[in-house]
Amino acid sequence: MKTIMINDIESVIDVKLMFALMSGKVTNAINRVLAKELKSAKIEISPAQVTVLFALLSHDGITQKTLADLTSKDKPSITRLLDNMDKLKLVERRADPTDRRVNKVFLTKRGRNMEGEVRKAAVAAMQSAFIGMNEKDVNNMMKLMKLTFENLTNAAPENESI
Amino acid sequence: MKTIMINDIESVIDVKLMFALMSGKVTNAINRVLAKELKSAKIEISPAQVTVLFALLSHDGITQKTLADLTSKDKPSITRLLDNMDKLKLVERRADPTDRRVNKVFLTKRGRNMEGEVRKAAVAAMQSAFIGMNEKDVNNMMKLMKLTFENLTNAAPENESI
DNA sequence: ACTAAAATTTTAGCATGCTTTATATTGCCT
DNA sequence: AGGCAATATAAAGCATGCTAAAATTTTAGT
Repeated sequence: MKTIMINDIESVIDVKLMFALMSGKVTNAINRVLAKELKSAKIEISPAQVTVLFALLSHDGITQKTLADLTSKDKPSITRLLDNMDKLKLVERRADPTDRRVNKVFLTKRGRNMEGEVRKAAVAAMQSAFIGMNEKDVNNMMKLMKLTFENLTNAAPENESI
Repeated sequence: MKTIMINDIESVIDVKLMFALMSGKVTNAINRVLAKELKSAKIEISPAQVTVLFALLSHDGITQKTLADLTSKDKPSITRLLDNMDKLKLVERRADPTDRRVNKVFLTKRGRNMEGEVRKAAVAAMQSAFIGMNEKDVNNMMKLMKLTFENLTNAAPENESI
């Protein structure tokens, strides 16, 4: 049996690159597992749409631009995500009466009611993710990831967070 | 000025979900910054292709299946990535004489020669990423990310790593 | 040796992340 | 007021990650 250690790749690259590659692998793994979990629970929502759902749960009625900043996605992605979520009757766009350029985005009742089952599926998907770590490890990793994100976005001023 | 703290979202969700969302944000940020860095250095290669390049630098001649496992991508993505990298003359596929189902993938000289400048661009892209952390923090985060990845992939046996 | 199952790659089709460009609206500046 | 830059959204087009299904080849079981 061929046995190639994933670590073999790392011999060629330094920690900064290693982290960049690993971050992508973790994200892809999460998306795969979450998509599978949602599908098997018959919940019609994609991982990308889940990020929008959770942003709106705490910020209902924000503009698409603000939603893009909050989720760290670009505006065209938000436009299409909302198109798809609109078709699924999860969100609706309402024109801002004071500024006609702007759409305000609201969850529908159906969207809001989805929170519980989506959260359950997501927690199930991540159930095994932290095996072998204690709570302090997980919180520490979260804190460092957040700092990494802020460092990367602050270094690119045109994509500033709000 | 409107000021919305990114942390506001977190009030609604638990650490598992928070991590899933944050991982996606970090990965997107890395891809954005890296793509920009490569473009400004006039290096014609995408972030996804960089992962293939580094895998092949340490494992030249592996099959597409092995490459998919190493990079944690699926086989159709590898097929298309290699199509594009072939057009750019970065890789070539050679038929395996002992198993005609299989392609072995090799870097071209041009691909191999790209290592230095790609590595430089990637390090530049990640330059600011770890500001405010010491080496121990970074190594610790890497170790935890690796463990997270392994936990997630081992939980889904059909996507096993090799 | 034959047939069925498994493995490898490809193709087709969808959603998403990106850039660039277009459109509409607002706000500023004189 | 007029004109111009800035802002918000959308549209078009490319690359990539996914699933499902097809095509080819190999392996296994009898």
